Amino acid sequence: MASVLSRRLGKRSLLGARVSTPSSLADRMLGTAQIPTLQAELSRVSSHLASYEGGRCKEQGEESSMMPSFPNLNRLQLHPGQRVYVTYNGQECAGLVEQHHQLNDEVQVLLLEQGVHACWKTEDVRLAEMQRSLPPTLPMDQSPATAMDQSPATGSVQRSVSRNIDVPKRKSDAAVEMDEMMAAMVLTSLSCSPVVQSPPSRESSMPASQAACDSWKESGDVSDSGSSTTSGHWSGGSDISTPSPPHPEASPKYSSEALSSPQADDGFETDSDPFLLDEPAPRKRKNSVKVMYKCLWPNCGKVLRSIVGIKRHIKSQHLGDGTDSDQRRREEDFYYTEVQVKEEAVPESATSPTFGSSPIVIQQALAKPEALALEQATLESHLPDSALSQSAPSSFWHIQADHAYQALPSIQIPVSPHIFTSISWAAATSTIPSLSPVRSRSLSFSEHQQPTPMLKSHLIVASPPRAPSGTRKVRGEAKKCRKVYGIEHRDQWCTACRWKKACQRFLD
DNA sequence: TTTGCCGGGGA
DNA sequence: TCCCCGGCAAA
Repeated sequence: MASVLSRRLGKRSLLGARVSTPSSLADRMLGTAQIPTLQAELSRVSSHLASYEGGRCKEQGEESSMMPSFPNLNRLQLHPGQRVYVTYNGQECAGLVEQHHQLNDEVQVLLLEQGVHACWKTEDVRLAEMQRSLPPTLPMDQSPATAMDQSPATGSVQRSVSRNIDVPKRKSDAAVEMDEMMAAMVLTSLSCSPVVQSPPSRESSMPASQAACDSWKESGDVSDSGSSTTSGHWSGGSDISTPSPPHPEASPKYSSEALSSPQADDGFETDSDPFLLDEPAPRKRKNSVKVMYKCLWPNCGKVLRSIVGIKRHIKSQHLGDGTDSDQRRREEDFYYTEVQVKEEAVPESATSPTFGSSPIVIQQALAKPEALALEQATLESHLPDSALSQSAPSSFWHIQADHAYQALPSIQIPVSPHIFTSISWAAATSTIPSLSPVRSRSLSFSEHQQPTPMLKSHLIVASPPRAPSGTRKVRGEAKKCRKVYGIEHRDQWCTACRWKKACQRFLD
């Protein structure tokens, strides 16, 4: 029952995440908020959103069934020279219609102030005339809005406001909002502190990133992704358009490349976020993946190609070389993260003319609401995770030393620092009490100094691995010797497995 | 039913 | 200390 419930809740929240998206979008649409009683019917919303993801046409079709006026508004024919408003760089800008492609539902607009030509989705373009004329003349238009705002009086007010100020404002499910705010807050706080990272040289990052597809908590390096994403993108420019000031609430989405690129320094190459972006990310693109190293220092976000480079950068820019060099040297490891960059992804969008507000991109991003939920999840889990991985190597060796069972230091083990740490984190979250002493040892490595208070607290939560007695350790997801080698090759099992003890080769 | 492994016990 | 295994709990 509980699981069902949680599942349901999860679903719900997911839906919620979606809800906010289109509703905010809807806010910005021409006809604005034509979605009737959004909140009332989540299921309906979900279907609506599903179709939204699929494409606008569908959405309209569906909408039209319940709100006949919507398509009409949406299909307004814009004439060249017509004055419209669009969101550019997060700001409402006036522009002139250059061309209206009704086929792809796009409007080419010349921004007067910026002198920029760009394309917007029709929905994202507001007619100048309409803006003025709508409030008085379109009661129809207001009703849905009021439905959303739940207050007729404020509804109309906000309606007009939202029409003029195009900041994607989400008003929808309160819970969702809270979720997102939470996520945003966490992210922001994260972004203000150097997020820890595991030694980049560990190549486990690769498998980990792949594993991210399966489950974030299982992959060692997801942590990296998490941290990098969070710190990088959110701090770098969480807002769709404004590159610099992090404005967590402004946008739950990030068009990462776009954002961070303006902020990039010389060394900056790309900033698409590998792991997180990979999965839930709005834009998942070509696969040529490149490993970069991103500075996690607050408000830095510099990305370099080489470890050496990033270390040098951190040392020189943030830590300052000098005294305590030994300590520094170690410290610098904590201030960068390994980032897998999908090439092409960045240039493509970054160079796009619509880069600024890039409505299209946003839509795509929004169309993947899981990203939000996932983000939150990853966030929560990754923080400590990354913190863990940071000290993974040392703890790892502890383990080796500790292990009475571990007769053969198998080849896989050296790879495991990441896996180990991350996984143990997962274990920690789910079954803290059941951690074995060995594991607890690995978790308790709080020798790292700087992680955010937040990280620390997470760590603390995670680390009390006490109470090894009592509950059983939850079975891990990892393959065990038995599975890997089969019962017929029992001699190849790790000693612990042979002795029916907790497997030490495939830690989980 | 299978699998992972705790707890206990024998050598 | 090494090794084995009964038996429990999760999958």
